[in-house]
Amino acid sequence: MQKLRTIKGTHDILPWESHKWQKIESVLREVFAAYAYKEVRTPVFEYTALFARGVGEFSDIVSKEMYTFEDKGGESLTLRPELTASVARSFIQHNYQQEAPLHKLWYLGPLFRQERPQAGRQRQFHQFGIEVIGSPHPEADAEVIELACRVYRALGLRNWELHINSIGSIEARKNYMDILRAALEPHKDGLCDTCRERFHGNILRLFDCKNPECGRIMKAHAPAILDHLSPEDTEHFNALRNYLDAVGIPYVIDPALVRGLDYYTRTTFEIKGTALGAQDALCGGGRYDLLIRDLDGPDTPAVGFAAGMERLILAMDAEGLFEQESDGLDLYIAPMDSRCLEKVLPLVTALREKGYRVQLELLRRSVKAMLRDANRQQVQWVAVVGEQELEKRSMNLKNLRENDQLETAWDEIGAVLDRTSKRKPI
RNA sequence: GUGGAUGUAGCUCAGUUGGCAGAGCGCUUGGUUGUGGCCCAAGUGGUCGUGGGUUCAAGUCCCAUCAUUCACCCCA
Repeated sequence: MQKLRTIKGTHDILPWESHKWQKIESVLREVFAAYAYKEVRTPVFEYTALFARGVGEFSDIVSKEMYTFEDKGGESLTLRPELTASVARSFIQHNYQQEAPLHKLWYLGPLFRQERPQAGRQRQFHQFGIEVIGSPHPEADAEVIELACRVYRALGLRNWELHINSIGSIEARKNYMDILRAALEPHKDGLCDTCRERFHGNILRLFDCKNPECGRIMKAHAPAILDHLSPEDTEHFNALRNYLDAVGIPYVIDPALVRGLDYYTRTTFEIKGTALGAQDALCGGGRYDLLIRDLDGPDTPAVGFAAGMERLILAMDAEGLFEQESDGLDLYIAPMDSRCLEKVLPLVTALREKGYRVQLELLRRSVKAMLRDANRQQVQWVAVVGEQELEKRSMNLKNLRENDQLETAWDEIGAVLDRTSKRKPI
């Protein structure tokens, strides 16, 4: 270690940026509460096997992006690269299904993946998300999607669009992959190298390729997965669409939206930020009816989404949605010297106890400097405290926003501050 | 893991054919013996990412290295 600095791909949330996180978090809590979701918090590290089994051993995340290490007992542990597996583990471990037939959960926390950083992608990043565990019905999918959209609307974000698709049940998907392979076989030579490699593995990934030639071939010759679903899958998808239509959520049906982690079944969806760079997925999710069973839990259907905090902040910054928020300080006490400070200290403490936000000068600066500082901090009221004020047990409360001043007895101060304060007693 | 771009003051950036390190903003102080903003003035602040090399002389040219960043891969 030469210079002390953050690890590649990690960032400090600086004191003058943290308000952005707090604003988003408070809106999230309100939205989740309105939809009756409960928060779940799980540890940031888990046994490696959880992710290997839950996410899929051959997925990129597990095979090359995890922070895995051995503890002193020789156990292989991993910093969580995603949260759905952890929530599923918690569900199984604590037998949630014994408590109630349906659980609606939300989470927010840091995740870790060892990738090359770029715009909208860090090695430590944060996701919030929800999981509805227990319902196989399309109304659960609809609620999850509608809730995701609600979050972005509630935050005032405009430049995004919802993409939905269905990749069907396991059987329908296997069937479709054979059909796709057969349809593309004659055009195989025109595909790029990676696509030719994937041809015999997960052929669905060919939809993701950004090579223009591959895109042309897929568009011309690949049959749509929606045409090859089982009748039950189709019914589920149509019901979802009806629900979305009923609540006025516009969406794009995107047959190429086949990605995601190994555990998805039927519904997949994504919310794309239309003003972002290459990393434009604000939110991704879908149904995962098999995950909990695959982790040796009870056969339990589930649907959810995960959304990136950092990308959301990028998108909101691009739309100028973070106003310069003041700290809402009620009063700035500017003592003329240390003796005056000592004498007003009990008053300051008493006001803070009642919940007023009071800034007290700690640098022994000049009156002019203190006033300047108070102005910079957008404090509502400021009081210079010298010998006169101590003798009369009153102070001139100067309203920095209205530019007037009124003499106030010490025990009247609260009443004046109440005109503008948003205090809550502590 | 692959490819491109960029590293100069706290921030955003100038810096000419190689010739004494700059601006704006910010911050501090002063212009008022106890009163902010606007204005004016002064001040603070840089091992020029790091290590080698070429040269009388390197922020500038060469090599290496580290970091940041954008894109690929993949994903939130």
